[in-house]
Amino acid sequence: MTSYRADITAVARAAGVSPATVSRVLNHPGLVSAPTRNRVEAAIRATGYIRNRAAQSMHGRRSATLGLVVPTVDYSIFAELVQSFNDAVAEHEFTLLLATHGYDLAAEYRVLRKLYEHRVDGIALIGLDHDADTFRLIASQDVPVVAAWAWAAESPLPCIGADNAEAGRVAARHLLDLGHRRIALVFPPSDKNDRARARLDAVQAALAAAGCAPPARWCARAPYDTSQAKAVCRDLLAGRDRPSALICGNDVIAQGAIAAATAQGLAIPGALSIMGIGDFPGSADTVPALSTVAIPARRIGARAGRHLVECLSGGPPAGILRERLPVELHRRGTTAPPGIA
Amino acid sequence: MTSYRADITAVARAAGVSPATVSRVLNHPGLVSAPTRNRVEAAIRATGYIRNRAAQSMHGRRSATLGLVVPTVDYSIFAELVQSFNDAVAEHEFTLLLATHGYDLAAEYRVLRKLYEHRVDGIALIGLDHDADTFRLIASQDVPVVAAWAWAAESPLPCIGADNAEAGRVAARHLLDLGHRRIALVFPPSDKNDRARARLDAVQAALAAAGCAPPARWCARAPYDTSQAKAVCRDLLAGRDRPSALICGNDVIAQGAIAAATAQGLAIPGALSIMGIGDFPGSADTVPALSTVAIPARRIGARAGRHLVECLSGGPPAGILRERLPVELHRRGTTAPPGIA
DNA sequence: AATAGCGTTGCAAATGTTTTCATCGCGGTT
DNA sequence: AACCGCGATGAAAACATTTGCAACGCTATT
Repeated sequence: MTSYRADITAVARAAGVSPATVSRVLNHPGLVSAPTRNRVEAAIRATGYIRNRAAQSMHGRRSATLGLVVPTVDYSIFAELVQSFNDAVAEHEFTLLLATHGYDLAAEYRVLRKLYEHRVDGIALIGLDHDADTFRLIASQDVPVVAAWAWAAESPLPCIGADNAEAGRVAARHLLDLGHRRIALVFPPSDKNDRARARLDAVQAALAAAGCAPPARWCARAPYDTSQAKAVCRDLLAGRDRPSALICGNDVIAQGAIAAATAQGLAIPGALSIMGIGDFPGSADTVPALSTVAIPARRIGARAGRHLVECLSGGPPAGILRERLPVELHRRGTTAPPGIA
Repeated sequence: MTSYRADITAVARAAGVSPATVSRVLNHPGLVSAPTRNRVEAAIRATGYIRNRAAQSMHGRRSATLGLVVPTVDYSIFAELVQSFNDAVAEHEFTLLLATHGYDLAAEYRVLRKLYEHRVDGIALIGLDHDADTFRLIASQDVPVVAAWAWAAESPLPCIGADNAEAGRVAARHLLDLGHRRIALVFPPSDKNDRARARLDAVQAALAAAGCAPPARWCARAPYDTSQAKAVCRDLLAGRDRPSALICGNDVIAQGAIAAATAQGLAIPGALSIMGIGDFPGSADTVPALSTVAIPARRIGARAGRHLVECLSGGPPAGILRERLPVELHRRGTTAPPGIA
């Protein structure tokens, strides 16, 4: 009842044993006889003892935390990944140390340092673009790390994710196959976002190969924010020289595009086809349902979590892991052949 | 370059000072003279030293972590709260220890214990319903805590949030004011979710007071999942005896309702009005835009973070804080007077 | 000239736990 | 009867850091 916080020696005193025995009950219960174990467990309950992971981790023991660094948890972009990563590692008694950097790679370095200060046992971060400082820090630390979300054949870090270039190609191909030639692009600033850059480059390459590279005025920039994307798309769709289809950097932008088109009285997909990338939760169930290229966020998160857990249980990090999870085209209600309005 | 991890004594050796001085440079730079400070800082960089928060926190010093316990980070329900909470505390050098329990209050107790094992400096959790064990644990720990999201006049824990009953009343009132009398409800199971329960009870009370308590077949249960909600709503709207309006437990369910109604060819809001609660990101920009009662998630998260930070800087916890943030009706495109189809 | 006071630094104790090593008692072997 | 091995437990060192206390070399005061 007192506000004094019991430590291991208090428990030991209460149970009439040594602190070592209490420690053993907690960590190697097999080493201590049943009667004393019961006595100790009773003492733990009676004193309200809660073990101190900080003191534990001072012995080179695990801190039982894993760091997860994402650009943002806003919107549902990374929500599924965070959740599935968490579920995967929580099973193994790990707790998540979560940090965000808002797409600022210098901030990413700082939060990463903080995670190392807390002696996380492993680290997952998003994507392959990072500061040189960040790479150096990771290399110096000897803590398992995995870059989730994106995949690249020559990634310097172990990576588990989708091939964003392919996602872009699939999106472009879909619209081209439907017969579109007047295709506009709405993507986020991609200088520090390898995922967006890979998608955009691939889309442009595919369109150029098909002989319909979009003019500059059809290459718009919008952040990952539905309302702002809506405003950008309104401008894009305002003129009379209008594209017949839009490829959006992700589903959040695509929702903004749908809103803008509807507000302008453009029928979807009759007068305008819209293509997202990501397949975020809800995208299948909006009206009209969004055509998109699915990035398997849940599988990526779960797989990344599992990978770290494996590394930490002496799993085989033979060579650096690079795992590509497939993207998948979902034809839904926002795409159709052009000009059937 | 070696994989040896420098500790404070290595830095001290490199700088030609004692470990105590290094510690002082890090924690009380004012106490050490400029020349030695520079020498030490150079040594820190040279050795790649990263301080060890675990060892630090053993001295009763802060762990610089705050625990945040949410039901889930899936969907965008709590995403804004997590993000704004994080932003608020990151400014003060705190890192987030995130745990989820999937609306299982026994699991909540377990993750809370884990957070205490890590010696978090403060804890935020969602809502006011918790196991008796959880309340006991919190009371015994002498760590500042705040219940975010929901507000209640007699909350045993400090709370910062919205009055969910009022949110329910506002939603019901809006539809009643529009002239609806045939109103159906789609809510999640509310036995362990005080927010949903408060909303549902208030809605039912308001409808009963207006003489149009919904029959049991119009009180549907759906989890917070658009697809599943869609299925539930399809059944609800299938019969010929159809409500003229729907109140949904939150916006995720409402999106499912919109999808179900559209799939059945019901015009919104002509043939069916739909009301959400929450105002999640994107709700304003779907088509049609969702009428909803906004819960100020960002403000709640930021305020909760700020409150903990204040408690930890000797702020004034004079009496237990109970702060109510206002809900707000957003009339948008999914509600209209009945029967104008 | 002796000393008081001050700023800077080092020493060593303390923090809570794990783990190695040693001890102890006990049943079974030779 | 002496001994060996074994299971269970305790004593103490180790982990990386912080901090109270003491000591040191100065300057300024009496």
